[in-house]
Amino acid sequence: MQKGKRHVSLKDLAQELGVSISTVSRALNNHPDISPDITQKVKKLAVELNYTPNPLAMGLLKQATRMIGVIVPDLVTHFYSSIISGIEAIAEEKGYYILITSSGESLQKEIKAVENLLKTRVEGLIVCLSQETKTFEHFDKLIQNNIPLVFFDRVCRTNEVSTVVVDNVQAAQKITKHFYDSGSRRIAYITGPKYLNISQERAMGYMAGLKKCKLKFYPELLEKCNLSTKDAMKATARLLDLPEPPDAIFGINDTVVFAAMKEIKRRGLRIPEDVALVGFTDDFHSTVVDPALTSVTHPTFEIGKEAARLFFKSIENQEKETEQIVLKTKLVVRNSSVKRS
Amino acid sequence: MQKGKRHVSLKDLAQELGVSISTVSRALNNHPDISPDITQKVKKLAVELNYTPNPLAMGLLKQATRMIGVIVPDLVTHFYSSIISGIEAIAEEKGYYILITSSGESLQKEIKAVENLLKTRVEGLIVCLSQETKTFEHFDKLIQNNIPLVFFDRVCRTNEVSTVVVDNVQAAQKITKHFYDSGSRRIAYITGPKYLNISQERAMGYMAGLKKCKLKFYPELLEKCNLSTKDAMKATARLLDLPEPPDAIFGINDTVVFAAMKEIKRRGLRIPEDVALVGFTDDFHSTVVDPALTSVTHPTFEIGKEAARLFFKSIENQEKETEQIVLKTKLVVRNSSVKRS
DNA sequence: AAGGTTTGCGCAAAGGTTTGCGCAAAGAAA
DNA sequence: TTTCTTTGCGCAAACCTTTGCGCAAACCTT
Repeated sequence: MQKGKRHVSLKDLAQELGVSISTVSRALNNHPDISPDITQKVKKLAVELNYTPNPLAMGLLKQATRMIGVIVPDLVTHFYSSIISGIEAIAEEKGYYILITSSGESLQKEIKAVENLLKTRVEGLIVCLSQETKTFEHFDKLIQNNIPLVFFDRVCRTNEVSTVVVDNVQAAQKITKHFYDSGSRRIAYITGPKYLNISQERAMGYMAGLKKCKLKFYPELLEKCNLSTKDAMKATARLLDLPEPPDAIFGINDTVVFAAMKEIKRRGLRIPEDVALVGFTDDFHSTVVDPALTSVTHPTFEIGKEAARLFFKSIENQEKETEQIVLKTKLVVRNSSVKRS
Repeated sequence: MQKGKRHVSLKDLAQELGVSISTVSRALNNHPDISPDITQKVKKLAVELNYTPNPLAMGLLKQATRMIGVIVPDLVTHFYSSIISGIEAIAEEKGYYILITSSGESLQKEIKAVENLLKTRVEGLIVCLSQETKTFEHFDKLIQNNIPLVFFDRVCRTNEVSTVVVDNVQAAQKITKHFYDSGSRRIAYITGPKYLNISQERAMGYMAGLKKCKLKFYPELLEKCNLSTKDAMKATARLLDLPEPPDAIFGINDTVVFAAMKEIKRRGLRIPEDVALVGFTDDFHSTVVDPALTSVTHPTFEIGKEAARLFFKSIENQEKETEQIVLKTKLVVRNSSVKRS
């Protein structure tokens, strides 16, 4: 072994033991052709010299890098970072590494991210679409070449690609019914970009919930925004400026709901007495605000874990079989939604 | 090119053009030995066939993987995820990829993370220590082998390793003085594990601030907790149970401050009239709570960027020179700290 | 025309690991 | 003793890219 060399190679072990490189390799891999005596000596020396195989060499030969590319709309939102935690947990169990890239909610950046990650020879991708993503050709290369691909939360091509989502229809329906049961009668929903699966499904759940409670659907109570705090505050303002403003609002994600909360408070309105509020928000952030937010929580860690499991299923199972996993959300009632009767 | 092969190689280009592999390589790298005619043909075909060089082969040959290992105490805290964003931004500019691992605030997991990342042949590490980390031998291999290593926020070995931190002394001193100027007289500080540099430095700043305001230091007003919500609530309870409770509290990080806020509210005390509050918290989370939190914000994105810049400096500059970057924090006064006079 | 220089390529080695195949030695069977 | 089978290794090729060196052809100079 050369002085100053950072890593021990098979060659170093072979030279020290006076055997060939292939013998060392076979011994470390418990090959039956190698005697127990040589095997034991090789393994002992490998431990002493702290040998670790070079993944670059193995990846080059076997065309398998043990790396997964993960693309999320942004890195700083708790929702995504806790999903990544779940992905990482399963990847680590399988001896894989994840390469994380953020699309910054931009289609162009997402396209670039896909390209760059393929360049690194990741074995596949786990992706949540950006809010701008309406076209999906950038995933064609993966689909055509049978490169493992899994979408989570915001998904597309569900007939060709495995996905993990929550039951958005049911969640929005539950919220709407909870509002009704808690005394609200003019229920508004602030949705996101209309081509996102989650926007559509939550709108469907909202309307199903209205129907179930025998409430009429008013189009002006279904507002849209682009998932930024600023735009969400504007959407809330439009709702509160209506001749007959809503007495309950739920929003598509936590950024939107916190923005709505700010606008409601800014106007001196009381939550929930004047306007009840529910959000899709994690437990920590729901309890940090005042009043504590009634929220629908995603099992984010589970989403990440299931996405990773689907990924490994795709690797271990060369068939083009796809699977759609739908996880349940949970409505946790706190202080923001129940009006005093 | 073989059917079903996912990536085009130099060999494929060479065969199609009837030249050698080395000619293709040289043409793509604008080598003067290759004629402009051949160079143009090679480049054109490379674009047509979407050739991308195999980073595994290059990494194997040049012993440079273009990958940086990043270890953070956890992935879901906004502080870390936004620092990672800054690291990623600079890495991307340099054509590098980051491999992120979380230590889960555990020394054992941190040790494992260092090992695992070195196994992948990352070119170096950018690390924030876990709260359990009191011993640093697991970084010796990097230091001895001149493998690039940068610490941020929670740091150690500052004579041997480059670091990026904020001016913790000055920040805590500023908070203490701000409390005094805003009407508070019994100022408490909830610190973290005492061997962390940030715990020590913020305690020093707290005491320097007391001295500056001619306030006496009371040991019972310097509480300690272990950075979990539960423990922080207990620490707050101990402070509020004192015969003479504090009329102002600041905490080591946002988890601690949010927990303190919860405990204060739980007791029906008013913020800031009964107990003023200041935290080390980002802008978004400070404005989401009620009352909006006076906070010291870290320039997290900048921390990430500077850490990455130090990393690349270490790569480009083989000297064992280290550098300590100290960034300024900013005290943003909102509604949680100023008592009515 | 002969000798020297420049140009423009191809061969082969290097990095590290895995694995098919061949070979020699040892052991077993006829 | 001879032949067959098994054991336990080493050689070399494969994966992909880069780069030193050599060689042949073309061009320039004497």
